[in-house]
Amino acid sequence: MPRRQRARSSEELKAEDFVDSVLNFGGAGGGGEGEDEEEGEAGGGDGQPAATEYKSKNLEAERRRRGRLNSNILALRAVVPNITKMSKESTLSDAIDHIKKLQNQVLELQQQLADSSGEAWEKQGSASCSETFAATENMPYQGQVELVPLGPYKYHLKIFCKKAGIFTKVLEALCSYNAQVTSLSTITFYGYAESVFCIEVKGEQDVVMAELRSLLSSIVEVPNN
Amino acid sequence: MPRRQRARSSEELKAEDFVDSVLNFGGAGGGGEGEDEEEGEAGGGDGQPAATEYKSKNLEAERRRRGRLNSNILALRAVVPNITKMSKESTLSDAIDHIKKLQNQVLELQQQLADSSGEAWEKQGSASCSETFAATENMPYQGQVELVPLGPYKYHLKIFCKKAGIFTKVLEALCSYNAQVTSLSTITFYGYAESVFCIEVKGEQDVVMAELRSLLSSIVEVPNN
DNA sequence: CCCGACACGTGAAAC
DNA sequence: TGTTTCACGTGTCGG
Repeated sequence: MPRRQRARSSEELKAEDFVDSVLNFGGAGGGGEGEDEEEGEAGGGDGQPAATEYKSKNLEAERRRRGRLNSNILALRAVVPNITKMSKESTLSDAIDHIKKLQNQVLELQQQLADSSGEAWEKQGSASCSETFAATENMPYQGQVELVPLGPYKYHLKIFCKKAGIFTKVLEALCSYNAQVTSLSTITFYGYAESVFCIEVKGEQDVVMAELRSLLSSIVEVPNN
Repeated sequence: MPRRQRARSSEELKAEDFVDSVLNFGGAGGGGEGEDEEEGEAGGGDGQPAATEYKSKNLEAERRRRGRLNSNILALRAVVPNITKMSKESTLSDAIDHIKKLQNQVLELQQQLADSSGEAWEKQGSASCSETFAATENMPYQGQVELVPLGPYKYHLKIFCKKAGIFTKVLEALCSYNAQVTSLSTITFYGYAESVFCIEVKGEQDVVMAELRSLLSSIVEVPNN
């Protein structure tokens, strides 16, 4: 339960003058001054003799300042999503944590965006090996296999055909070569299917490129339509 | 923000007793400056008649609390890059601004990333309806659902999450709405999964948008990690 | 001179 | 009962 306001249920009304001075701040206290404060100067007179209504000039200003600060803390609490405790300290702490998280998140997002925007895998491959089947036939797209070396034992494989049934066969072929699929992208659209694999295959690059490409070509080559 | 938020009923303040205790508070000058107080207490039996060491139960506790709060404000000022003024209030204000800016930046980056991941299909839709879960958490991507109306009963649906296990649930949800999937694109990458559907759902567009989005949100929202 | 900012101790309320 | 948190008024310092 948030601390709403001080409910003055007690019957002790000592500083009505304060209230009055606050209500009509500015010192033009024309209102009825309660003139309470009959506490009798516990200090024994050595203190301020006229301490009864010696209101400091900053009273209202300080009150405003406090209000601004509190309002700011409230606003800060508003923008922070996860508030552990309705407290000033926890609010500040959570705000700090949130700012740090947000900064890290921004950094990560920028990094990922750069990676995604770069799509550096195309430029990474030193050589590209692609092959198109039946490119001369009347059908616009019959089958397509693209194999791109990315690095040590890493390849990018793109399969494009008109039927998704070859997907299992492609997987089996990759399995027969002990290929590890680290990433997979599949797109189907009105009967066309395109799959892009990131695979890791141990073995000589030239041999793998030739054999795997041949095998996949034979798979995609089969008439599916 | 209104300066005075409420009309306090009354205030009581016993200034007489604490003012003297303030005057001769016992050393431990933490924040105070030079503050030489020659109250003559060196003579031992001072003339302070009223409770020279007026017992304050939580004097040190309050002091520590202030210290913690101040330290927190200091830390908050540390993480905020641009500080306009060396003041508590401005510190909080700048922190709020910074948080808002960071949140907007995160949102923008996520949007850019989504755009980068997707293609121009987003621009096809007349209206876009997207939603991000736990955008304020530290994990860069928690769950994302985007539903874009493409035409009569046609929508583009993008699901992004960290685990592919929700795929079946999404399919079931779509089936429960008699959605016809005309196109599907799925991408997995190191635990992240993104699926883009072209679906056809009969029904009022607004209702479908709201309900389906809510349902998919509830599916993607579940913690998978 | 005053005004803004801050720390201080304290009473009271909330936990 | 205890502790912690809060708002309050005031003194003081610096511009």
